[in-house]
Amino acid sequence: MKHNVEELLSTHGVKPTPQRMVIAEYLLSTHSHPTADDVFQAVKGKLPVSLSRATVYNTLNALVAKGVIQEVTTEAGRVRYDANMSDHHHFVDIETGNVIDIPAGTLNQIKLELGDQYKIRSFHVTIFGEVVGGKAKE
Amino acid sequence: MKHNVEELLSTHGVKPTPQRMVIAEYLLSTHSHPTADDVFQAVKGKLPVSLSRATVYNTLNALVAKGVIQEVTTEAGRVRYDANMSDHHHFVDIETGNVIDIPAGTLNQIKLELGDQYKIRSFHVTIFGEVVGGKAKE
DNA sequence: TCTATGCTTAGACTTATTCTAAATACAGAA
DNA sequence: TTCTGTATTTAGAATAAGTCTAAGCATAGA
Repeated sequence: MKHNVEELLSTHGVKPTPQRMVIAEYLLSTHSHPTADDVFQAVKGKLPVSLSRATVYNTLNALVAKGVIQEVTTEAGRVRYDANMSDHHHFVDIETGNVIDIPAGTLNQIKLELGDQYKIRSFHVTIFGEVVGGKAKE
Repeated sequence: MKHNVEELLSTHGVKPTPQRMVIAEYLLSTHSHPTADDVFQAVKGKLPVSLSRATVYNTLNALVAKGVIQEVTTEAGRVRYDANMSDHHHFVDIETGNVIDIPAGTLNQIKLELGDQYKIRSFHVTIFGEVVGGKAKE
């Protein structure tokens, strides 16, 4: 399906400029959990004008702040971005480093109980392992 | 209890130099999940000689590689260190940023089943929320 | 004591990200 | 349509975290 990126941005309070559109389009088109530089490289040729890294960072930060995308951290110190905002967790292939989305419902049982002292707002499971046999779709 | 840091390092194949000892001692003494710079600041006065940041990074990397400590990521892009190597997860206080260890046994049910395609090596749960009432011991 | 190896140091370097100042785009008022 | 203010984008400078380098030390074993 084709995403209506312009509307997606507008409804989240982000003015849809050409730069923001191509960045958001790219993020929606991939499951590869790109870094900021990956985004810059993928997108820089797609505009009639030159694209500044500052714009990429500004846009990514704005999209995160408005809840259009989220940050994902799998390796220490590297920030990746994910336009999949459904309830899900991440599986990291320890051989390739690929990051695969795991729908929350797929994890049989996750019940977190910590007593009254802790009010849980959200949680995230990062799973490390290997993908066996036929390549898991990325 | 007093840790025998020298022995801890030796048994993990890390030669216990004075620099490595004070760094490991500091990590074992705190539950604050310090960053590399936190470690540098905390430790730099404790030696008769000056301490280089390079030594702090070298030491932290060596301790991680040898399994004496582990890296923890809670905020995107920040690496923290944790000398608690028991099976546990992390609770991030979204108001203060404090990171609290949660023993694995405390989380009632965590059963991850992903089918044959994924071989799970390990997993980690990061919980975000607020600590209510009496301060949780840090 | 000599020597080889490994450790530490200061500072240079790299990489990721943010900041700055100037130019541009554009919506709404006149 | 023109004016004007605000937001956006740009290039490059600045900052921050971490790594690399070359030289000097420390030390274990011959």
